[in-house]
Amino acid sequence: MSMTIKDIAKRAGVSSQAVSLVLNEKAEGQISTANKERILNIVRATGFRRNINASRVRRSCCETLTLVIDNTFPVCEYRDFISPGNSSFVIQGIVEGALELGFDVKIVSLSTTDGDIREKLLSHIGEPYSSGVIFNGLYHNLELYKAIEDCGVPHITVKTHTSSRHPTVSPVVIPDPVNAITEIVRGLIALGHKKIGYSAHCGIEESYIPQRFQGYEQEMRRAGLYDRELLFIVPTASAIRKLVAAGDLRERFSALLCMNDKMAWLWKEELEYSGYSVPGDFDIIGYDNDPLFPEFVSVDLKAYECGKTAAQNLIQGIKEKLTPQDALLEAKAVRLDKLNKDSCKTRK
Amino acid sequence: MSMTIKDIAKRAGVSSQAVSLVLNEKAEGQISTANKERILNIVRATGFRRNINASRVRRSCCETLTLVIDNTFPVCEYRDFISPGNSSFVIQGIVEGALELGFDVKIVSLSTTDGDIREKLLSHIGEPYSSGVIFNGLYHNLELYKAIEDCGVPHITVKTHTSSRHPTVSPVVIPDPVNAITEIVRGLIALGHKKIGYSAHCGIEESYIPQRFQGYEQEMRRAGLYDRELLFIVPTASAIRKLVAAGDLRERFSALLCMNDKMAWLWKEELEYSGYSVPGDFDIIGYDNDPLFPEFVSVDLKAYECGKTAAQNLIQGIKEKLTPQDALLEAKAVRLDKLNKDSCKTRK
DNA sequence: CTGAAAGCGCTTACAG
DNA sequence: CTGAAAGCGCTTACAG
Repeated sequence: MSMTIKDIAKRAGVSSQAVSLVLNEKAEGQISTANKERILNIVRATGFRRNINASRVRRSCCETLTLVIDNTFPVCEYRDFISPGNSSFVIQGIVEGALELGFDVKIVSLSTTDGDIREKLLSHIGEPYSSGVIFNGLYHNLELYKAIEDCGVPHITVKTHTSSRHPTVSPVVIPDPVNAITEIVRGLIALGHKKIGYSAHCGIEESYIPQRFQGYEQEMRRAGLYDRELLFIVPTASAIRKLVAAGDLRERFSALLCMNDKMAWLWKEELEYSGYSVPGDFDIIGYDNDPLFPEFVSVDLKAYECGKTAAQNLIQGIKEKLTPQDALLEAKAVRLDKLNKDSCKTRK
Repeated sequence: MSMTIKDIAKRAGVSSQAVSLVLNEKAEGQISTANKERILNIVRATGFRRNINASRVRRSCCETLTLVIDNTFPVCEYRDFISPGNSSFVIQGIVEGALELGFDVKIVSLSTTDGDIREKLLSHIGEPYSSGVIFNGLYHNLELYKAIEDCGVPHITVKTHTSSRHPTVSPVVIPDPVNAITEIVRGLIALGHKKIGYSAHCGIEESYIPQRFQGYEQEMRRAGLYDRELLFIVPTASAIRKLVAAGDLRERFSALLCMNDKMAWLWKEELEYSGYSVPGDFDIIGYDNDPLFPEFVSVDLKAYECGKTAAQNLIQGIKEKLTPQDALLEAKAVRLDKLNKDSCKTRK
């Protein structure tokens, strides 16, 4: 029913081996240019695609990654600040990175901590079912993570941030936001800001996300501007509301780095509701470069690139039979041109 | 390197054909029980898994679905009400439905409307690359959808809601929330509520999501309680705030059906901030059964089941060489026991 | 009930 | 530069 390389060969008047060589770009010095052209023309005209499964069987490989999607929902005490945001870009990067290297990406999802599912998953891991595993997430289902690690199957994890509440895993691909945040803080200081606040959903000590804070703290200390009074712990949207309602905010800060864009948005809404202008009275800085909130100076975590790098490093590891390499990808400050001169001028 | 059925056969002292028959559960009346047991024991002991690619090549099939993930981000004027919610459950259902029938699920993602990507995607669709396509979403990238439809590849779409702003596609799997909403409205009426409001992010005429409103309107009309004054159009969180700040809410409604759980949450927050109690003064009803907001009476859209049914119907269509069947899955009212007697009593 | 043979579509030495 | 042969791991008639 489906076409095969034999059909192509017949039409081109060559052997099927010639077609195979041409399709695999191994024709160099083996097939005459005339034959090669003829074959390629027929392939193009018919839209022929070789049977990839047969090719993989013959080459004794499976060229397939398994993407483990963790549905285990974390307890979300900070649900006001969650956004679907750019989470799908990691997957996109993984898929495109794999595709470029001839690998497919299969999905396995994990909802329960069900023993059956663990079994089912493990049975789909390792050759000839899959050559390696990508974990996308923090990773919540640690028991399963360990089980796969113990299998000895090559694997890699992609995260968009470290978390002090989740274990450090390796190999891992993760963005490094420190330089981006440093750049933003320097920009604010250069504009004359002195009271640059930091807003997070929980205390920095127990924070999920210590990385985001690092660049801020370093740079503020360097400038002699660091002050614990500048930390605003807001576990919920209504905590922001209470702070704003309490008044005297203009004495407390003129710029504010937020844990993410969604939090920046809630601050902005609240401040504007109370009659402040943003920007104007305050510079509100986001984090994540969330497509839903494109109005803020923010930090792009390179989710797509992280996914792509993870796929590439994993595949390289599979090919060289080595542990895949870790990668730290530099995050990027975005929309720095929106830093506002007015928001600290009003205070002079 | 990897084990094959020949290795198993050798150990069991039988031919490789016998192993194949046993593994495919076609041993009935062909292999002696003794041999079958011996083979199965060795398979279990070694954890052997047959090479699925080889099996598929021999059987001339590919048993692989392609899941198209649409990253095309819609313009989100209603971003205050977006939640990552239960979006991943559809994928989980697809994967598990496919797995049970021996199919794998590959991912292809689509970020751009890039011509190259269209080409790349199309080249990965259709035997021998994939037997069918599942679209998950509304579907935003219509041009691509059409291209795949034109290919003649079997396909199916899963949505968790209809949308008057997006075209109707077929075949499709989609939940039907009308009965669930009817049940909730009846429950509220039975408790004595008369002013049952409906809150949406835009007017019902132009609504994205007409289905959610249907059951409400029908049942309210039936009870002679329908009134346009009971419709609250709140495009943003701050619109809710203004309504609550305007006061007199207890005269306007005693229960409120919201477009989704996130919106219910914002109403609750706002009402409580203004000194009302929820429940108590108001019954606030959600929609989506969003795991982030488990406190509301809500409508479970059966996302997992929708995904699973889509995979099953698509695979059935592939096997029978027919267009996959549409499916309408009944959504379910959840936590009805939380409907509150007090919220309308206070008004008597 | 069992084994030997043919074949799925492809790739890779190897002889001409 | 080209073709015939062997083989990846599996499945499926077919003869005993």
